[in-house]
Amino acid sequence: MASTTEENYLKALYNLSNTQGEVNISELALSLKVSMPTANSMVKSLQKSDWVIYEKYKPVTLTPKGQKEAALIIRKHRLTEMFLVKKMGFGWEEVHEVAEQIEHIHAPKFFERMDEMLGYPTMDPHGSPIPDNQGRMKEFSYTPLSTCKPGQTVQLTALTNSSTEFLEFLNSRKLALGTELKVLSREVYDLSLVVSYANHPNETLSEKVSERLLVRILK
Amino acid sequence: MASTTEENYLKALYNLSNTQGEVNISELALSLKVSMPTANSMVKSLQKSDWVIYEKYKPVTLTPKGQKEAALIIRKHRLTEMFLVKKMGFGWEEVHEVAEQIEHIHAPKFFERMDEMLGYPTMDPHGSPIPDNQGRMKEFSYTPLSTCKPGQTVQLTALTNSSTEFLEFLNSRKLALGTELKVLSREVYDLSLVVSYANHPNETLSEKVSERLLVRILK
DNA sequence: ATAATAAGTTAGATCATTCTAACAAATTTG
DNA sequence: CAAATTTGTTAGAATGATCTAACTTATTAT
Ligand SMILES: [Mn+2]
Ligand SMILES: [Mn+2]
Ligand SMILES: [Mn+2]
Ligand SMILES: [Mn+2]
Repeated sequence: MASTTEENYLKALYNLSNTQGEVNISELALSLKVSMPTANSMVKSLQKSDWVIYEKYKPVTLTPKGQKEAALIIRKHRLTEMFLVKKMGFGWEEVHEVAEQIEHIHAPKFFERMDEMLGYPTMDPHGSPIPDNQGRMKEFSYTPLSTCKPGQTVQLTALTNSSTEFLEFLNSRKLALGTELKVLSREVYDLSLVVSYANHPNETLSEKVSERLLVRILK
Repeated sequence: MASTTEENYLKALYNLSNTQGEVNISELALSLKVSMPTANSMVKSLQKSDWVIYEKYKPVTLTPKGQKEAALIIRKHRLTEMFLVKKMGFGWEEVHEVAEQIEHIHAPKFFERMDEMLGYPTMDPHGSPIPDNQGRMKEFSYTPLSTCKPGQTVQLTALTNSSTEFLEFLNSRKLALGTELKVLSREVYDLSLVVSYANHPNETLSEKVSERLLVRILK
């Protein structure tokens, strides 16, 4: 059974995997805030347990076993976040750190009950998909708001960043998942967007913000 | 901040403390299923952080700081058990192992919300008191059923053992906290008790069982 | 009060996880 | 392409948590 540390490595590898499923040691080390030798030695030990494929000086790849394990931890993380928001009254900006801990609890029934109580959700509070209990994750192709054109109407469906600071910024502007926005104009100089929604007829969103907002185009 | 391992030692020390607040190394080692040298070295390190008072060849004593820390972990454990039973549909025989893990989660709000949602309970599902958020625990003096006399009517209020096997035994006999029992007779040979309650007009309980059942005497 | 037994300690080792310093390979750049 | 830079590896050490074997102190029984 993977230790908490190993589970965090598997999750990082899953999230960092590119289209070829490859992750460089330096990215891994950066993402987990450990030194490169630490990441390097951990990767070697993950290989011994068949979680990853690895050759010296080559990028790391999760094995199917490693992918499934990672997806199931992410499942626990996202179910937990949803449970905290929907059943325990947490704000979406308060759940990540707790979920980071609870994802390591070994208690299948605990997460099955969350899933049932939530009515088998497919998304977490930040719009990220929840893998099923076999570790299969639906891929969604949402559009970053930053690429939308003036005149389009879109619905906010997910985020590419879920840091507390960003979520608190969205709270302050009353932007939530499901909010319908109309793109009014784009500023050529800094690529900021002017949008309108609900009681906000005229909000300016910087490029940094708009590229982190994923939307579904309504018209 | 105490590690998970340290927290488990503090909890064990709290639960093993005798009237003088003393615990022998051998008891501690037995209770945590570690070797005596392991317990010995851990006690030395707990002392360095001021959780315990310890001198070579003397029993260990928790400091006030250590007592409070232990009680607050026990609080998290018992709130969790109550939450699992009352809010998530777990049986009282299924919660201990999960709580053993969740008690180590660092997230004050998570436990505060449990407490609120449960209406500030004072007992866990096995009748043990839940320490308050300052780490103060109410002491209760319940009577073991084994010391009750024929003719007495009592109410089951707590257990001195909460192992899954014992709880499943109680389930099989439909014995739950709150059940009112009448003591019919005591067998002198093996000290078993014959009792009646609800739809069970004639149940025999061994001494091993009756000494683990704590009751409040009704008349 | 010895001798036997139980309890407790020390020494030395292992395993997991992490680090820094030094070195080597691979990639990028002029 | 050769030099500079970045990326990755090895070596060696530290810390926390655990163990067994050997020894010491304390308690119990004769
Ligand atoms: Mn998260
Ligand atoms: Mn985590
Ligand atoms: Mn318990
Ligand atoms: Mn525990």
